[in-house]
Amino acid sequence: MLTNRQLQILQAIVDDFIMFAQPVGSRQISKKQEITFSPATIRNEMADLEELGFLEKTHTSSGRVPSEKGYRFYVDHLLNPQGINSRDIQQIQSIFNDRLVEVEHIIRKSANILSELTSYTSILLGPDVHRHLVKRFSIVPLSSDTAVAIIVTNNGHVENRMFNLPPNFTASELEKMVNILNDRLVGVSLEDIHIKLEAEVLAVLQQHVRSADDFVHALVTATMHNSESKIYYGGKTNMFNQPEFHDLNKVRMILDLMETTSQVQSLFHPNESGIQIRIGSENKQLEMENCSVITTTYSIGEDQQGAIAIIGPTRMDYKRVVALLDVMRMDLTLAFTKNRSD
Amino acid sequence: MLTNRQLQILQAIVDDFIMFAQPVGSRQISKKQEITFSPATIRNEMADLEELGFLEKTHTSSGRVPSEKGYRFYVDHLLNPQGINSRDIQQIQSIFNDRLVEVEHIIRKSANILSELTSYTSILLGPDVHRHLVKRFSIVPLSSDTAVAIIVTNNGHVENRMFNLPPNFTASELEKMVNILNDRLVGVSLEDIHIKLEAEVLAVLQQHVRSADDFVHALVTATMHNSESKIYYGGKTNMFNQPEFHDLNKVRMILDLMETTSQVQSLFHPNESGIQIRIGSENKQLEMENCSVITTTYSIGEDQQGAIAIIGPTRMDYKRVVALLDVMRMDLTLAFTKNRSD
DNA sequence: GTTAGCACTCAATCAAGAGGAGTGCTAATA
DNA sequence: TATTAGCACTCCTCTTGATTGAGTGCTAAC
Repeated sequence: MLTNRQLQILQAIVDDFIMFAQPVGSRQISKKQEITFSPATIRNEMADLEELGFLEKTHTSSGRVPSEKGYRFYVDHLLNPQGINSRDIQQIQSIFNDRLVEVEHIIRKSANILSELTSYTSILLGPDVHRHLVKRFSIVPLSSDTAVAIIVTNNGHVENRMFNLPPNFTASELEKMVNILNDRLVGVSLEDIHIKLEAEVLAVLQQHVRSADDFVHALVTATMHNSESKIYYGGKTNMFNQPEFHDLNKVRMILDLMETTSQVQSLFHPNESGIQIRIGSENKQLEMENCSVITTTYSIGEDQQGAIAIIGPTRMDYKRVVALLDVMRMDLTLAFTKNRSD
Repeated sequence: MLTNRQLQILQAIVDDFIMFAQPVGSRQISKKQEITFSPATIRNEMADLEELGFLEKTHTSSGRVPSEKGYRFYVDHLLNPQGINSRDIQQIQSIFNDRLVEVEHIIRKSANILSELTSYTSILLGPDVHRHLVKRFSIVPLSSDTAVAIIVTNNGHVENRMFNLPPNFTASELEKMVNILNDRLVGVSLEDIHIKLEAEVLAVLQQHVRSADDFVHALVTATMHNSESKIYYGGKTNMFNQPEFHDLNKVRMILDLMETTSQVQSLFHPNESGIQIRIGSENKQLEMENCSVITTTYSIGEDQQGAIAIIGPTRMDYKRVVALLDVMRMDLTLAFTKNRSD
């Protein structure tokens, strides 16, 4: 168990390092207002804290730097939540100023503002389309041999896909098909659509229209392929500002990771609630060993969920980011649930 | 006018520098097979070429480097077109292997393969949605007070937008509205829709339904906002490989530029035909002073157009990129025009 | 007209030395 | 006994100067 003085010193060191990105020396700490003891005392305590694994040295005679364990302790025990100033709040509120209800628009704007306010990179996951339910199914013929299939979900999301019509397909055949599909698919979730299609609908369709399997196949691949939640980025190049990323290779690895949907998805932990913080190697991705990722989720309507992530160096301003994310998740949840009566 | 020998030497220098990214010395050149004269002779010629502005020195006793004027001369006069090898052709063909007709999918894949084959960054512009014509207009109510408006175009593109319904809006009112809109809007191009809406449709709608102006307004902003062609990227971080971009600031400026739609759009010159090459400061963007941009266009259907850009250092392998783009534009044009009978 | 030879320039690399920030330890102090 | 002043020591960083090597320009010979 750490003494009070050790806590104070650890906090001062982490705070200082977060601010200036330079190894922190005993003299530097002793000059702070809240610190009343001499550099020598501080050096003794620092040696102890290092032995306990909370601090590290970059070389024998350098100042101290927080270790991952140090950051972890800091966020777990020393992170007294802090309000954010009214200018920031105002800026967040500005997202909702124009009365547009368009989900996509709001999320995009949120991503930008979050990256601006934090000066880190933000990633927002849109609603999880998987679980939307089919509201209406329709087909619009474009020419004699092509048409567009359109699925509207209960949340107003629209999926569409072009496909080829069999030769000489008549308008009445088309109508029949649309009717069958609406009868069977309305109320089914997008993630279940392909099951339903293959298990039930295919057989029925085959009795009434030609080349039903081609069509069903096209529809199945369309809905299966396109079912991940959309990803929005803000401040992709913000990390260039951080001194720890003055190394081209690191930046490149992270930027490449962000181009890979599956990698980005795995940054999130949708099942945990509240705000999660992963520090350095606590992230599964090797590319992220110098980064911390702070994530949280927000609600869209009754049963949908989106997620937010902020990516920064391990020397991230945890206090501020956590506070901002907290405001953001609340505001987004509020905005997306009030005007909706599905 | 340059002598034959000067041409030969200029070409050798540019080729060598493109390959090795190092200032080229007279000895280096003299060792090439096609060069038969001594280093001293080459030095004399190089001094002349420098005086003419085709070459530059990085310092008094360094080898020579092509100037922008040198590159320009090279691409204009020394770029004997070169075939590309069959492995490359095969890889390009692989884009069209799966029989998917989905335009978006093909373009996305093309962007990736182009960046792989060139090891530069590729940008592809999708079809210009502006000029699509409305094929069908429909509205799907989601709840008592929200609905989705959907526009399908003659090319199978789908635009959609959520909007609020006035209280107690009846199904018959909705039907009437959809009918009016279909009567008036089918055949109108997306870029003209807002004119038509405000000039004609609004008045008619006002006679039949409540709060028509709200609705029309929502529709106008929706179609005006969303009307740029979609942009696809390949190999965004490829430039990290180039020694001239080992400078964080340069990379950052270019990456930032690529996040700004308007900036990206202005890289293209859709009115010129064939293949355009902009070298260094020939680009209007300040961020691009170390880059060359090679662009071309391809056709989608009868009247649609897409565009391709490759961004690399001024020391770009012009020969190869030009050859690849030529194949690409032809293949894309072919793929997008054969199976379509709009 | 071409080329060999030579003096010259300049970037890049390396070693040595000075300066400075910071530590750990010891002895003095409260 | 806990704290602190003092001092020797470590190691990074910056500067300086010397060395090396690639490459040039010029001149004189071929």
